[in-house]
Amino acid sequence: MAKSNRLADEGFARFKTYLREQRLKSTAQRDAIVEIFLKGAGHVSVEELYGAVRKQNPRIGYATVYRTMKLLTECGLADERHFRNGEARYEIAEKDHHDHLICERCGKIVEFEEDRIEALQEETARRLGFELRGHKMELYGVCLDCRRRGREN
Amino acid sequence: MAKSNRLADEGFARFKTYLREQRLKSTAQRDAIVEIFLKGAGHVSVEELYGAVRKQNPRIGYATVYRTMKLLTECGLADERHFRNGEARYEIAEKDHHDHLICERCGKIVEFEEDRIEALQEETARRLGFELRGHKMELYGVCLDCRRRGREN
DNA sequence: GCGATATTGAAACTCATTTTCACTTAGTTC
DNA sequence: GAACTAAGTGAAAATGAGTTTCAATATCGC
Ligand SMILES: [Mn+2]
Ligand SMILES: [Mn+2]
Ligand SMILES: [Zn+2]
Ligand SMILES: [Zn+2]
Repeated sequence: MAKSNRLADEGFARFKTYLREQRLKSTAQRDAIVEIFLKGAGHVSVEELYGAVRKQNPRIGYATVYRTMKLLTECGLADERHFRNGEARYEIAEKDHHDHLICERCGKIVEFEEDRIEALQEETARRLGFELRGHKMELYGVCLDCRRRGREN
Repeated sequence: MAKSNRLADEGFARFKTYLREQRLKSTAQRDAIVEIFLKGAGHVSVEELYGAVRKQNPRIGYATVYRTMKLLTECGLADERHFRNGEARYEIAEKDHHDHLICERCGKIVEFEEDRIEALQEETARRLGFELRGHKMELYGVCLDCRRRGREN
């Protein structure tokens, strides 16, 4: 009986609507996965999601989690990201566009928006004759906590 | 009997030196792969490299190409990149740092340097308490040729 | 040349993700 | 509410990039 929050509820409703529109079926599995995803902290991997979902319903299969996250991505509720490690990570697609700063030591992910960079990316693409459609920008470094921790050792 | 160029020759010599230093062996396979890589156009995949190498020596195995590219990367002669499609692509690591602008239609890859963006990335990381170690930035769009071609159709 | 050590190619294996398929369900129709 | 049917499910097999294993082969220092 997780406490419900407005964003998760809205997302859930949107998902249900999407299913109806596409004549797809509402199932207990999909509900469980989507609910857990929407209430979670973001940047979650399929494996993590699978682990969480299994606690509620241990019979759900890996393939269903993959299929459901694909659905969520298609309907615009989730964004799929790929950082430096192969597996996909998903976040709720509510927010404005943002990029990521990732700690190479502890894996912490910090989000940021920097309009001046976005503007320069536009300018750069135009200068080279391109019509810009999207970009991928990840900054990698060491966070304050990890630098402190390093010093103490 | 490919025409030799200075950069490729220098790279080749550096590779040979590296092998000697590490007490690794010089083999015909390594020579063939490295030579073809160094003379190539850059942003090459293992598959493409393998195809080219096979024309010279059809008995070379995939694993050897992978192993050799790993060696080249370790010794600082090649840079491994990962664009939007899974497989690794390699380029000669001679040049200054640069980022990439990629056409979503034809796959063309254009390199660019933009110090103003680099500076803002530094600034952003610092503002968030990080010591910046690296970044990944790729711009995706449609190139001039493809836009023209699109109009004609 | 000898011998220790590294390298090779083929095939087996990983890891994340997708596909297949027999079976079970949800949503509709009477 | 039973019957129908298209969609969904889980398990297992398949995929694709890349790595590892291993027996056979080649290189390098003497
Ligand atoms: Mn994010
Ligand atoms: Mn490049
Ligand atoms: Zn950290
Ligand atoms: Zn193009």
